[in-house]
Amino acid sequence: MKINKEINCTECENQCDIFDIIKTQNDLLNKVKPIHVTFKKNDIICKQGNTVTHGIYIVSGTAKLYIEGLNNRNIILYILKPHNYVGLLSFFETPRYFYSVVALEQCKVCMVDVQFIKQLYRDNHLFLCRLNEAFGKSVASIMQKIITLNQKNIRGRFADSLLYLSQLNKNLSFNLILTRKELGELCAISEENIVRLLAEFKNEKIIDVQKKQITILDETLLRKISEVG
Amino acid sequence: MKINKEINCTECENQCDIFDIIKTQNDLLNKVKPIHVTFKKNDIICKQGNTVTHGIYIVSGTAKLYIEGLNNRNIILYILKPHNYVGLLSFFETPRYFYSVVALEQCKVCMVDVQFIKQLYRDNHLFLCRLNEAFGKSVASIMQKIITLNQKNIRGRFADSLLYLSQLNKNLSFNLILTRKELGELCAISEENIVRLLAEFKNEKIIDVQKKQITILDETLLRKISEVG
DNA sequence: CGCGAGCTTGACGTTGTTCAACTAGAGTGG
DNA sequence: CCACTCTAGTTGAACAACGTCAAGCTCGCG
Repeated sequence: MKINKEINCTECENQCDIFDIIKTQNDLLNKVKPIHVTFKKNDIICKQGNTVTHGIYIVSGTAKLYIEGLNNRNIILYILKPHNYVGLLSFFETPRYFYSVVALEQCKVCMVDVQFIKQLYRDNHLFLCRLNEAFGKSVASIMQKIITLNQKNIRGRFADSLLYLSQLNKNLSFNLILTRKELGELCAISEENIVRLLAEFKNEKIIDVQKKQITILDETLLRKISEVG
Repeated sequence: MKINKEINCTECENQCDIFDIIKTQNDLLNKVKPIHVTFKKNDIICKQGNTVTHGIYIVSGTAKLYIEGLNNRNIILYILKPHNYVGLLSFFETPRYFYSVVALEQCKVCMVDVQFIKQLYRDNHLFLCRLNEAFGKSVASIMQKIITLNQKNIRGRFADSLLYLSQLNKNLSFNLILTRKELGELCAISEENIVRLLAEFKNEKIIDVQKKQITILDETLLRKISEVG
């Protein structure tokens, strides 16, 4: 369920780093040919194992990036919001995605042919620097994730994810787009225990939960729980 | 406990990718100024949190690359052998190491000033490609590690590590440089359970264990255990 | 109105960690 | 040459943490 549309970068509602770099060069501007594609909730934006054909940039909406594990159990690595690159980790010579991305709500993404991206990072130092910077951050956060998932107990992991979501929404109160099951996949906890933890933290007045609306009441305590693990 | 020595690439016993790239350009060859440094067993080659000052390449010996977790519990991500870059994951604008590297046996490494490396990837497309390729592989293997550590039981994780070590040594029989504790850090298992698993697998005739010498007797079964998780 | 997905709760069992005690071997100094 | 100590390895028992199973609930949507 997609709607494709060719677009002109100069008219784009959400101009990205790439435009920022190529805007002064007419030859590049003419070569980009980006496409805007709209995905509905639960649509697959890219699938683990498929070849990387485009650089993908989130223009609007929210998506989950996850790796498919054993027995249909997934691990969500990040929630993607506008200004995030999807293809980032796979730009570099790895021909296939090693993760999947699925829309959590209606998403508009911008797709640029990977050959163009490659030419850009071949020729353009600034682009390369930006990409590398983002890449480095990604890897650092994955490393952190390994520690978190492995060495913290469920309360610590759960606290981590709440803080992550709060930071993502830039607000202590936020609407949880994820289902309980998906929230579980974000912190590697079973769905049932997520439910129990939500109730537990609510009881302890650390958070408030009204259906999908979550409010962090005691951020300090939450950080402490996350650290102690 | 280090011995530093300036070296000339053309005389190096273990010429690396970088030399491969710069050997035809005299201006670069004159600018490299690599240093060979020898580390003894248990010496710290680089420390999590320190700023990245050099590109580091393993010339001889073996080292462990690990992230320092909570309560002094570490997770070993890779065992490094000659031809591996140490600094790889931190080249890209991340100013600090987010992992540590420690020698498992006497190690000789080649250190090149990070400014030279940066200049090289700024100017040299081939170098960039090689680096990115290696980078991509690293990330893919870390992703795999997340799945493994999170979704496999200890028998599966243990089998994984045995296969990894066998592949690393290019032999079904190999001398385990790691202590039981370190082997535990490689697959996120407690030292005690490592001991039990070694005995268990030996009993089941999957492997043979003589002190530090480990021999895989039934590779097929080991792979099955690793897959089933 | 009924169905199904998402959510909730309690009981139960497994897995793997932790603790404590013990052994073997290597290195040290009197 | 023998006590010593220190590290690495080993073993058993107890326990805690989580996941799993089963059952029931709720709410939105066709």
